[in-house]
Amino acid sequence: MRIVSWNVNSLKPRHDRFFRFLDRWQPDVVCLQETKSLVEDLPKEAIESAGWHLAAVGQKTYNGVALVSKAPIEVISEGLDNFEDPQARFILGDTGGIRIASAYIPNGKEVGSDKHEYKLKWLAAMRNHLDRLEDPQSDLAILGDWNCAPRDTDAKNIDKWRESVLCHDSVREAIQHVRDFGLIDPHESIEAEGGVFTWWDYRNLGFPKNDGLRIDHALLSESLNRRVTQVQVDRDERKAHAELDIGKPSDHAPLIVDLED
DNA sequence: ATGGCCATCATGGATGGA
Repeated sequence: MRIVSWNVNSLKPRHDRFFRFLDRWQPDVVCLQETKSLVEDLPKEAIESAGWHLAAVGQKTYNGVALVSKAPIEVISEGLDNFEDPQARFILGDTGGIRIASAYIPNGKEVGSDKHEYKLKWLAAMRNHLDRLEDPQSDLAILGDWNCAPRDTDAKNIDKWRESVLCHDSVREAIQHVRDFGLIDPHESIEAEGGVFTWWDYRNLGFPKNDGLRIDHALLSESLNRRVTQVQVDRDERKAHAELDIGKPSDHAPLIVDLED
């Protein structure tokens, strides 16, 4: 089983790349973030014609998450339990025999800002949601853009980011609290030394210099983590590929996790 | 060898992203 997390930075300008990705990788489930689209404006028919199902929450301009799966999807939660949130950042469903979420954790902008506070509250609400409604002994996966580089080696230039809201201790602790529910990041053992990134700034030659961060993670319950055979980052998808006429890349590359069936 | 912001809403330029 192949599951994917990809922040597309709006699906509309990524349309051709997204369908090319489905064709190239044949994923069982793709968790999309930042679709920046109302659900009714997503290319549902094209996704279904290609052989996948779609479940999504959305809004105009900002946020928006989706599950795209080879198997039918039963939606379990749209948003976090007991947390009033006008922003479309979480969808959880059952598909292909596992329970899987696509999550877009708030960026937080600046340490000490209102958005930083919202980020911490959002992560606390995710832990509450899991405590109330989910079972760490089940086959559970939460994939997404966590807007956090958990280890210093998850940034090319940690000195540049150490005090940022992506590396701040408060955020790392909030992420750890979610993990302490019983979720494991297989990428951290497979790439134990770090230096593997999923996001590169559009500015200042971020990608050519590999000046990146690892902020997209697949967190798995223990039973799913035991089945992991491979974790990959599709860096090719971050390239411009001007000759292919498929549009510009997202600033995030897809994260691909393979599980034994 | 990947290349010097991008997407949105709107039509100029602000806002958010990370």
